[in-house]
Amino acid sequence: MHFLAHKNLRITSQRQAIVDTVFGTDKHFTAEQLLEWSRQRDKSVSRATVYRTLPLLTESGLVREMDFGKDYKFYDPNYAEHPNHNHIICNDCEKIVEFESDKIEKLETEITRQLGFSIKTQRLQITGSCEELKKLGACKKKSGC
Amino acid sequence: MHFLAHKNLRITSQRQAIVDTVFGTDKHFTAEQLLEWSRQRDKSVSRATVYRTLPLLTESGLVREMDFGKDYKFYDPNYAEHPNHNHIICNDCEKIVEFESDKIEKLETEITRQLGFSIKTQRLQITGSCEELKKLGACKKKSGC
DNA sequence: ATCAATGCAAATAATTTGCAAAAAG
DNA sequence: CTTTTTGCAAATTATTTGCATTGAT
Repeated sequence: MHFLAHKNLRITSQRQAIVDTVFGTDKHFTAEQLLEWSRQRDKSVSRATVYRTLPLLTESGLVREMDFGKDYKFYDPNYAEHPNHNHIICNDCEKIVEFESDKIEKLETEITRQLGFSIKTQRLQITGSCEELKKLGACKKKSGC
Repeated sequence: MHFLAHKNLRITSQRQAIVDTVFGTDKHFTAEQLLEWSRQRDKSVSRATVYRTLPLLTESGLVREMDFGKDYKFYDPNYAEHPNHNHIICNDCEKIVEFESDKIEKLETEITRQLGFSIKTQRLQITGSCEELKKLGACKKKSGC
């Protein structure tokens, strides 16, 4: 069943274009990028609708909102399949690498329980230098994701 | 030596009030709270000076900027002594508990190296339910920090 | 005296919102 | 037809910035 129908929401062409865009990429994206990409599918998508649709996706757990300290947010379409994955971000080129670790997960769960909490979500972000930055002192390309 | 002098910056009364405030608390705070508290020491502190001083403190590693997904940032004055500590935040009352884990740190370093990076900073945030929320289904007090 | 630092108020920029028009069901 | 959703443009809000003045050295 369509996740919009599941929430008793109408399947409009704009929402469909946005959802298709999200499911059609494995890159992290910003609201602005999502607008641009969605408009390639449907010119009528507006910025407001993108901003109104994004919370629907995050509430449903299909997309994860992420904050890397920039003044805009990033969204991770790879969340539903890997809800506990972590991120390493290069300080210079901003390349993002994902990884998962059962060992870290277990430690998190254990420590959280010891402190009287039960765990709902976790986010681990590591920043550092990618190989290029380490070797050359700077990265050539400023990649997004 | 005063950390401001170390950066060849002038020690003004406003900066002094802000720095004293930061070193006088162990609570997480927002820019707005820092303004309010600093003004209790020196009425002449302005919002602009708070916003201009905060980066000086974070650059020096005395304070850590944190993002808990709100639309304003939090700052952690407890950073210099515990640069790798992590946070658990209650989903309801927003109570924040800090913890450290050598084991997690080691795993992070190892995995990061395997991926070709060298680690600079890490931040681990866990959200979940505190004991009160688990038992009562809701927390009485909405605490900040 | 010199130049950095201040407060104020205006600017910025991502995100949100009110509303009349358009589209889904 | 009724109700939701849309685009637009205006509003919001944390943070930043220009500038004339003040204060540290």
